[in-house]
Amino acid sequence: MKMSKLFIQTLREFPSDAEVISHKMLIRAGYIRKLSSGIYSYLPLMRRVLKKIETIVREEMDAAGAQELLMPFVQPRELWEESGRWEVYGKELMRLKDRHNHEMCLGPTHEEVITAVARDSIKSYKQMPVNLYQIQSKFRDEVRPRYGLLRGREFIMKDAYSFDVDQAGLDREYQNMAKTYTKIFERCGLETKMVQSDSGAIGGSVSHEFMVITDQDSGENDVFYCNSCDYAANSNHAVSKLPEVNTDGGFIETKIVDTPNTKTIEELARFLNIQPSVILKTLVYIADKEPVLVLIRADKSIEETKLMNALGVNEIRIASAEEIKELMRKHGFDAEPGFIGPITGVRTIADETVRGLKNFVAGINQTDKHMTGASLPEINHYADLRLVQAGELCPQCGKPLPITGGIEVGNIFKLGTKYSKSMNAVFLDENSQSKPYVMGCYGIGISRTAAAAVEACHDENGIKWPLAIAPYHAVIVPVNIQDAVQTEIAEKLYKELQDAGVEAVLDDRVERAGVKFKDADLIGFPFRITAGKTAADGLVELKTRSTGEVETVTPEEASSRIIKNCKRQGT
RNA sequence: CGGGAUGUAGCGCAGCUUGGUAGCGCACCUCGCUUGGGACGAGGGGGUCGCACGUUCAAAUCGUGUCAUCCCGACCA
Repeated sequence: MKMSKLFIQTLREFPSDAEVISHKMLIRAGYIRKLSSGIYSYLPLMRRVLKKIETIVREEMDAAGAQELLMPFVQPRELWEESGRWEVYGKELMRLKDRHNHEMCLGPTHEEVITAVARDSIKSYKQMPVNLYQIQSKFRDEVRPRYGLLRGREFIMKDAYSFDVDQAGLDREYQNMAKTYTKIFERCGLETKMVQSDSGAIGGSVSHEFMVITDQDSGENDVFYCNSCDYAANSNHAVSKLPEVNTDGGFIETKIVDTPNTKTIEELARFLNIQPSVILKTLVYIADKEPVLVLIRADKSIEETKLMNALGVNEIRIASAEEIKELMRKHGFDAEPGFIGPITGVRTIADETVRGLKNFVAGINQTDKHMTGASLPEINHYADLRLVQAGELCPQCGKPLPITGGIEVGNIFKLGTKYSKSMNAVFLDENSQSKPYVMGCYGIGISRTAAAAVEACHDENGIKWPLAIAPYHAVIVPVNIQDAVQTEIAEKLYKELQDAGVEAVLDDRVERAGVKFKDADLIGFPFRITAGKTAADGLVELKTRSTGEVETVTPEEASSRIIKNCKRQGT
């Protein structure tokens, strides 16, 4: 490709409305263009990057035995009612009506459709196992799209669905996919961790996410992973061992004390001169519209995903001050938030940390009062509800757990029979028994992977694409277009590289060297060959973008080095 | 959904307080000059100032409404 013909416009400045680095870089370097909030055009360079990733995904999925298909993007309401998700999915599901007033939605994921497809085709155990995948645009009407391609509303995803006759089959395919995903991201040149995670709205039991590791503030998720063993988990699923702390308040007698204006744990602890670890914190949540008391040791916090799972509800939120007062009135109390304690007759769940409390401090549902030397009421429901924090200890080996940022680029779920049961998708086994398929689903965010790569690979001058997913492998820069020797060397190299299968760009623009160099860095070509001053001596300059290394070599040496590198990538 | 901010040329911005022919830098076109890290000079093209209504002789500017975009929050007793 000649640079003069390439459909691209680089910008001299970063866009003012972009926040994260991948968003800024991709816009400035001419890869994407925003059309609407969370909706982007992929310009030719970006399309090439996406295709590279898609190709790697297809090759590895096919090698793993999966088959590609393509399902509809617009789906009818009825299908989503079968699975029960028309109600459950919420506002992220983009709903619309066709001209006959028939309700439809844009596919945010395809469990329903694939289950319907399978239901029509897979009648016998002999047709399984089978794994079907597609690469397609998805639409999720995010509450707040942000971070460019990292959290867009429309995005490209590879989604795969497996069908097995039993759990053992699913377990095998799950392992197969875990291995395949590891290989895919490795080939993309990305360092990822497979972490335990919550299964969220998709449903099912076991799930893992593949995270590109970043520094904590640039990732979308917090990830804990142990440096000493193989433990790794998303913060919404992480567990830990707690360092020893005092959980005995040491109060000799049980009594009610005045604690004026101690609405927060911090104020209360300071007022009573005690540690938060001897206070029982009582939170009021509204879980699927019902109030629930949630108890936890006051130096710890609730992980709401865990709470939601433990309660078996779809939606939770912290109760408003009004709702709390209302609840108090209903049970004959008059207390402000900040002085709430256990109440009999209200659904109550306690975090495991509560078990260890002795002679502690708790609210008694009376404003400006607390009880010291309290002991535990009877609690029927204990669960792990705690948000793991940095500095807590690895649950497997006891070493301190560091926290880091992570960008989720892939996930794998064991769905089990959730969808096959609800949608009555069954087959006959060898005993002529009718059984629901045992399903798994496996996603990779194609466009997000590209953005994550930029997050992980860049410097202040621009993008440093991994060779395997770069839009082009190399750029050749004749410094002075009017210098016959330089252009001749450049064009010869250009042809040579192309003939060898290297994707090269010849920067034939009538521009000064500085412009070409700046653009080359910004766009992120892995290799740059410069035919400049030394061209008269038969030498060119080879620059490797990832390392910044610059060498003066013969043109033959430069091209053979690049060809060798590209061959190694198998591209 | 709550709070904050911003909408003026493809991008980045000024002008608005105090209403009077819409500007600057980059990008784009032409010519000259220059050619190793975003040169320079000269000349040019491009905007119903987000949209609607209102006030006024006159609105980018004032008022009301609306839409869009971005940021923060929706985290705890």
